Amino acid sequence: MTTEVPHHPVRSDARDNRARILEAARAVFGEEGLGAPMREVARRAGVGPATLYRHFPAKRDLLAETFAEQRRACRTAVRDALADPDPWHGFRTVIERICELHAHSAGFADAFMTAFPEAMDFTADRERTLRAVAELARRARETGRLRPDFVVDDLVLVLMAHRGLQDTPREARVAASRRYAAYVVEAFRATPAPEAATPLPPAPRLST
Amino acid sequence: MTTEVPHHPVRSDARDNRARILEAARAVFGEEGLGAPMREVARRAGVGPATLYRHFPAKRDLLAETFAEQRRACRTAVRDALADPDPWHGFRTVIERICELHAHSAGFADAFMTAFPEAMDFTADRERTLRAVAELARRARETGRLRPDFVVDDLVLVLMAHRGLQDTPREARVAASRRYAAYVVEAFRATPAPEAATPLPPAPRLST
DNA sequence: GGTCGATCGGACGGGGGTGTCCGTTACGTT
DNA sequence: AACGTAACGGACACCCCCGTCCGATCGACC
Repeated sequence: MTTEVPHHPVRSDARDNRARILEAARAVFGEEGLGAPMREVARRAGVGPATLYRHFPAKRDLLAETFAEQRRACRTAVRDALADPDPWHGFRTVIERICELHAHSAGFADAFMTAFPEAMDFTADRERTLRAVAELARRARETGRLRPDFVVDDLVLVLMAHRGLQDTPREARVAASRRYAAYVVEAFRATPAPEAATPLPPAPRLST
Repeated sequence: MTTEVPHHPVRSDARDNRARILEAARAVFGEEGLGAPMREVARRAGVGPATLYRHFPAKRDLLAETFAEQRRACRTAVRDALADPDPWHGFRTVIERICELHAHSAGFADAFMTAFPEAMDFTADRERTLRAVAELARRARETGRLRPDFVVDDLVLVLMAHRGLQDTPREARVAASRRYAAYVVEAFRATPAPEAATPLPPAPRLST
C-alpha cells in the first residue's frame, strides 16, 4: 500500500466535499441498499454528479470506501470473539454483532454477502470471517453448547437470509434483526438429547 | 365473480399464446424475481411485447394470474395443517411447505411477503395464512412443543428473511431453503427448561 | 377459396439509471 | 489584488425498463 504524494496540495473544498460525499453515501446506501442512485448521494452531499464521479470514478469505488468502517468493525468482532475465553459466548456474540452491523446498513449487508459488482472484494473479509467462525465453532462444539451438525455454511445461510429483513418497515428493522439473531442462536444451540432429534437436511455449499 | 361471455369465440392462437405467456411468466418471475423485465417473458413465450400487454394490461395483472397456483397451494397448506391432529406437526409442516413454495418461486415469495405494486392483494392470502397459523400456534403451545414466547409476527420475520436466500446460487437454493426451514423449526421448538433460558428480545410488529 | 376482423409484432414515447464533457467558479499562491 | 489552475456542476449521451400505437398477418366462418 504505497501512499501517493499529490503533486499539488489538496484543495480545502475538495477535501470537504469528499468527506460530505462519504457521509451521504453511508446514509443513502445504508438506508436504501446498493440499488440507491448515485444522484441521491450527490443531492444529499450538496454536490453535482460530476464532482461525485471525479472523487469516485465508478459506483463500486464509492461503495468500497463507504463501508470501510463496517469492514473494520467486522474484523474487530471476529477478533474479539476469538479472544473470548468462552467459545460459545464468543460464537453467539459474533452472530449478534454481525447481524446488528447488517441491520444498520442494508448496503453493507448486500456488499458483504453477495459478490455484487465485479472486483469489489468484500469476499476477502467474508472469507476471513468464515475462517474465524470455523475455528470458533470447533471450540464451541467441544464445549457441547453448539450443536454437532453445525457447519460454517450455516452462518452464510442465516446471514444471506438476514438480508431479507431489509424490506421490513424502517422503524422495526433493528428490533427485527435482534429477534432474528436470538432465534438463530437458539437454532444453533445443542439440544439436550442429540441422538433423539431428527437430523437436519444436508447443508448446501454456499461459500466460495 | 361474474364470468363474461365473449361476443366472439376466442381464437386458437390467442388462447395458445396466453397459455405460453403464463408458462413463461412462471419460469421467469420464479427464477429472477419480480424485477424481471416483461420483455424477457415475451421473448421466452415467443410473442411480441404488445401481445403480452394485450393479454395482461399491466405487469401486476400478469403477476396476479401467474401466482394463482401458488396461492392455492398456500391455502391448501394451511387447511391441511389445521386439520392435522398433531398441532405441532401441522405447525412445522406449514412452515416447511411455505418455505418450499417460496424457494421454488422467488417472485411469489416477494409478492406474498411485500405489498409491492399497489393493489396486488396477496395481502388477503397472507392475512388468512397468519390467522390460521395463530390458531395453530395456540394449539401447539398447549401441547408444550412450541415455545411459549412465539408470536405470529415471528413467522413473518423468518419468512421475510427467507427471501434473502433468493440470491444464493440456483442449484443450491432448494437445499438452502430446506435447511433454513429446519433451523427455523428448531428455533421455534420449546426448550426443556423455559424459565432458565434467556428471554428473547421483544418482537417487532411486522404484520399489517 | 374468399372475406372479415381479431390478433400479432416491430417501432415509438416517457422515465430513470450510470458515467462524461465543458464552460464557469473559486481556492491557493505570488 | 491578480492570476493560473484544480475543482465544480449543469447538460449530455447511452442503456434498460414499462406501456402504447398502427400496419401486417392469420384464424374462423361462410
